[in-house]
Amino acid sequence: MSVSVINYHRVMGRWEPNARGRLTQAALELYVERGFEQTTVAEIAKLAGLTQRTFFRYFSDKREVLFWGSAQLQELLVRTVLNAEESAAPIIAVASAIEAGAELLQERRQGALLRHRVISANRELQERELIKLALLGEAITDALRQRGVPEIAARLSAETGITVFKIAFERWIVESKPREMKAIVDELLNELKVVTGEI
Amino acid sequence: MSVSVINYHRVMGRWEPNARGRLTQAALELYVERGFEQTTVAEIAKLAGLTQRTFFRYFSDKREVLFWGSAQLQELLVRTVLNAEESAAPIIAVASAIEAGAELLQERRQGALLRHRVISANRELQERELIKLALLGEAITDALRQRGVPEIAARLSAETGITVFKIAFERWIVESKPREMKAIVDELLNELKVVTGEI
DNA sequence: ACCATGATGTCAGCGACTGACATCGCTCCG
DNA sequence: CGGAGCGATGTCAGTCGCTGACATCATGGT
Repeated sequence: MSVSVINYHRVMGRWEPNARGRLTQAALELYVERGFEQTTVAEIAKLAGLTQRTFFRYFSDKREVLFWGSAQLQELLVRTVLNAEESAAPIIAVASAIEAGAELLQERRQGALLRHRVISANRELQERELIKLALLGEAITDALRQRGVPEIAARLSAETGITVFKIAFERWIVESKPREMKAIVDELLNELKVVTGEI
Repeated sequence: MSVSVINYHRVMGRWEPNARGRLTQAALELYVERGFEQTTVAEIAKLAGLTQRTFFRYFSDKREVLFWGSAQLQELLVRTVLNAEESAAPIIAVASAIEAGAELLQERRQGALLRHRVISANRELQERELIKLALLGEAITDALRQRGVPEIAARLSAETGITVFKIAFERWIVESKPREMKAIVDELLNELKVVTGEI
């Protein structure tokens, strides 16, 4: 039984700072310890020194607390696509974005691991993860369109990129002695070229 | 205001046949008329001449009633992959499966259209759709492995195929004068080859 | 000191979902 | 033919996610 990093509920007044951060950390702790389903929102809020009602003011639902970072990831990928060399083919722009995302996750391996463990133990959370990835795909499609890429190519490049990102992440998490995630991405891209070459 | 095709609740005894079918039809009707969120499970059950409790005996949750057919689709795609020519490259086996799936949907355009309209109006339903597609991808990956395809190629081929299937379906639904869905699939596969050729 | 404002708390309520137990109709066995 | 067994359905009570309405508390400016 791990000792809680936070223990605010005894000492905190109503206006302690960083309510969102406390809620996030409390939720992650409880989800890891007991699992997502076995944790109630009231418990999370109590551990963070707040009430259930306040939890729902910060997060639209019980799952969303685990996905707050995805906006940042999306912002990074979109920016990287937009900043790619003008001459770069769509799939190349997307590849560079994926690699940038891989680096971001690499810096937070510990958190990413915990988060992934929680998510992969629960179906509802997997659903949420998938829709976040789908939204990421739409955002990248938009970015490619802004680069003048035609609709179909944009959509296919973006969605294919998301697929590679997802598979790379899973393999990276699972590897006992982890390579750089970028290496995995490159391996997958090469294999993708081979596979689709058969069409 | 459309007239309900079903109106069992006045006349039906406890053991009328096809409870699952009645629930499915009642749910689709109400979801179309009022939207998913504005429909309660109790209302669905009542329209089908049953109780809420019975609804949850047939469907694990309120969303699942719209996804009962996905098992059949999955069965078809997996079978098609397994039956593909032994010499066919993985992506080719997957392509033939997608085209078989396209034909299946084609036969049910009306229902598919209704269903898609309901799903695209609601985020929770989109989440469920995405996880069903992900499971479909896993099933196809398995089928490819059984054909002796190495892990990475199997996964990439399957997931890429799912992407193509998803995009093809969306375009097919949206087109005012619909082509054969197979034609759309072929167009996307060609474009995919071009796009990934740049890697 | 006072007041506007934003963050938080309190309370009541709906609806999804579940477990436990009762009831109904059918089938089959004696 | 009657009752036992059984599967499908109903009933009831309860938990939890989530929301709207309103009260309350600190803080900054006047």
